[in-house]
Amino acid sequence: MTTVKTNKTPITRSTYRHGDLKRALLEAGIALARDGGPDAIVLREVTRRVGVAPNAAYRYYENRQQLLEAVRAASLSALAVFMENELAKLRGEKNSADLARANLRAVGTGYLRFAVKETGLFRTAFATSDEVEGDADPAKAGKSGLNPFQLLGAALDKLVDADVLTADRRMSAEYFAWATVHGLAVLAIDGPLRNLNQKQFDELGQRLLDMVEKGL
Amino acid sequence: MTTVKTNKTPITRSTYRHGDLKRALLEAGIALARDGGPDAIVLREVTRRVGVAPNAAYRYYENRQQLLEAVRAASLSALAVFMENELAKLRGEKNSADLARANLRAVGTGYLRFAVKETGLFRTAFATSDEVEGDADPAKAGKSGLNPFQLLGAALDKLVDADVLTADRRMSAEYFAWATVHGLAVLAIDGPLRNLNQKQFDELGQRLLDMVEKGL
DNA sequence: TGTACATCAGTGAACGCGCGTTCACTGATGTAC
DNA sequence: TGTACATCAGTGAACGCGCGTTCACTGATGTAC
Repeated sequence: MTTVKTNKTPITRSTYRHGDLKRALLEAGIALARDGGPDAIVLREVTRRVGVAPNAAYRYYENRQQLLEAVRAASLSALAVFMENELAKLRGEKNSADLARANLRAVGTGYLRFAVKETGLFRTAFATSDEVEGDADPAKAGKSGLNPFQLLGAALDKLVDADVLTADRRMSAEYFAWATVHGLAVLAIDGPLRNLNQKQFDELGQRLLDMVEKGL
Repeated sequence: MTTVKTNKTPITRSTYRHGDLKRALLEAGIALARDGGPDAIVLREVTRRVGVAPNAAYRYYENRQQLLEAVRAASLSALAVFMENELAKLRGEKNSADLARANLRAVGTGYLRFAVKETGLFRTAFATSDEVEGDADPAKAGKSGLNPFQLLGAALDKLVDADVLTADRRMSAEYFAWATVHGLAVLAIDGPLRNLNQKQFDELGQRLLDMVEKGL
């Protein structure tokens, strides 16, 4: 969107070499995904936006799938950043139990915010079913170096440290918390909750997070 | 799948007229959706399976989209039936509060079962974002005449009648319960929970339903 | 400082694919007489 | 009971589309001498 002209008049280069085509292709892919989700990442459209021949992409990505994976990694990273931003807001000096709880809540809030504000990227991030749990790929991580799943894990670890969560419940807590928040996100995007306004959505989100806290 | 041959040798008719082409097209569409989700509903493949020219479908459906809607309605109906099946199992003579709780749990269990056993139809049911809340279309309903959302609503109404749920919490309870269960379903289908076995999944599902019960 | 040349980033043209959809049609069927 | 005929279910051929991908290439660039 940012540096991109219309379809009719693609970007014109003054130089024969592009300079940073790989990054430009990735960014065009991200822009497309942002607007239309994973299916909108169309090789020919990506190259069109960058102002390059369709087959030029093949010097940097083996095929469409590989570009899609790169965009997906970027989407996960963006999600991690949303979470980190919420975490960064926590600066009140609370006791460790409250802080740990606030941590988990921040992670969940970041997740929901991302789903609503970056719907296309959210859908892209969960388009393919790749293991992200133990994935150390920095392309999927935020500024902290942790990916979204790891950020959730870290928040839960803090709950255990603060004796809010027992160790034996810790195991399934990951999926437990995730499922709850993910469901709200998905229903809000294109399910029966799509007509909720921001305020209603936030309220419902916070109540759900309350429930998770108690449910753990 | 049932009455369908391979791609190479499509069904041959003895009669010129098919007899019940509209239904046959719908059923082929359902079979495709069952295996591959909404995107697998391809007009040409549907007609191929039925053994009819590609354009023959246009006598019964205006276009591909309309056939897809029909398959989606059938998917919702199938989901309703899964829920009803779980409800039908409830035959213990309990007090009204316990019964109401069991009702809600049955609806949730049916939802999860459907998502796991009929993944393609589940994805089709939620592919387009059509209001189903107040939809009286019988094609989307189960044997009871209620669609999935209405079955959930009825279960919640019973909780209110049995004084388990207060009237003011009733309003958002619908989305609350739905979001939770939907999240688990989606993550189990193609998210990080896709490797869970049936037993683990059931356990997690029941714990989530516990949480919903308490959370309400 | 100037020239020859190897490198390799991006090109141009073409491919086969399967799709949804439209057109004018054919010919089996059931009905009216 | 038999024939003429209107109906309309299904046909056959074709369309334009945009896609991902492959091929042999060109020509700007930076480097070695």
